[in-house]
Amino acid sequence: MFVTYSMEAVLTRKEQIEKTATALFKRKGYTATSMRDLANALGIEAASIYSHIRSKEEILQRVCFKMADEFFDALDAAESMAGPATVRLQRAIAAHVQVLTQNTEASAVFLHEWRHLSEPLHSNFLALRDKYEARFREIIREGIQRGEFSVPDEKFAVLTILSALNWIHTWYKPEGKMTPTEIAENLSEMLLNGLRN
Amino acid sequence: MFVTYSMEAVLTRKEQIEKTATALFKRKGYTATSMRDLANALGIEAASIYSHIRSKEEILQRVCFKMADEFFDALDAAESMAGPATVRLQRAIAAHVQVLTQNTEASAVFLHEWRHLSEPLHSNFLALRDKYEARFREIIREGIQRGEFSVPDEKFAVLTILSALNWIHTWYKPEGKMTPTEIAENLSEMLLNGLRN
DNA sequence: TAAATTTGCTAACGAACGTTAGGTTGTGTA
DNA sequence: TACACAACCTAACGTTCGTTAGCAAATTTA
Repeated sequence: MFVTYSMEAVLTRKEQIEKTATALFKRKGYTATSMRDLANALGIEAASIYSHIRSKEEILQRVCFKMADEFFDALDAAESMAGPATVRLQRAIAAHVQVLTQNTEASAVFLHEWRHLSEPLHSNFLALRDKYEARFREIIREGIQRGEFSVPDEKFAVLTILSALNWIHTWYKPEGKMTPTEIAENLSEMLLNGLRN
Repeated sequence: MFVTYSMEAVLTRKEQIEKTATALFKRKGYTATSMRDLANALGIEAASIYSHIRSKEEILQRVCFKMADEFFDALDAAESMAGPATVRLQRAIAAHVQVLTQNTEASAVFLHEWRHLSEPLHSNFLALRDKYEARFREIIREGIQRGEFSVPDEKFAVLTILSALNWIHTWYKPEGKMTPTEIAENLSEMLLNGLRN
């Protein structure tokens, strides 16, 4: 059914639609992207999209929850090895950065467009996000207990760390001078040891 | 014309509209907020709003550029005194946090909704933002030259610092346990000296 | 008291929106 | 060769959108 001789991954039509939609959602936002915009980017009519998806929100839902899965999977892998909190935090940061840089468009949707999900998806999503942040809080808490870290409030620390990381998708380009690994290392260095010489 | 016995600032009708709109823009986004939503929040009809403003975009424009002014004014005041880069960065961070916490709703609009401005406002806004970031880059550059800071890339450092700060508007509440000053101090401490004990 | 201004209303406009119904075409499978 | 199905079409639906026109009432100013 699918025959290709290029190196590119073979996408089903539905995946193509999702990918194109994700790019538009990042550039213009979910609400400001019309189905006619999406159709135009795909080179077809708006009505034709409904042969492949049920609704506009279905696209948003799939992108948001797929990315949530990716962040959790990466974090699971990062936390699979034991070690001091400092190292675990470095690994968690590196995992987060890897997912962010691997797909900046889906990341942007994941970070900013989820709020247009209707209930109960909206609540489900927020619950997942909180679970994810809790994993980071747990690392920070352990680091404080073991005397590795010195922060006034672990929730505050986690929000600051994640917000420092979550800006990457706005400027990262694969052809840039820093690789995702280098970005993660620099961020870990800044967040753990600070700017100070 | 305006007589009031309360402590609240007296707002013109236009300012009331802007304030209400700003709250909605933060909660639902500019595009997802209709003029009828705004009218409903004000207790009037949508058409009545046009006695006070020219268009929906005028509101967005005013909020975005007013906040830009506030950020620049605060940074001007913070940089009016000389000193080592470390201290100047601390002051600049404190100024930025003050503006963010003083008006979290307008800050959210400033940070996220500006992209819905049409040309040439869109370009003007981006130019202002870049000018603002350049002021921070200058501080970092000096800090590196004087040996106060040790970072691989000043642009990278500034983006990381600002993105760490710009998340505040999502969780800050005036009745919370940290004052804006304490938040600024904790953030300066984290960014300058890191998490490490 | 008269004039000007502010603030709001109802009714309606044309455009854009997400989506559905029903039909056509081409392609891989039985 | 017949059939199923994926992919896309045209046409249209009911709704919502930002905005305008024209008017009425209240309030402030002269």
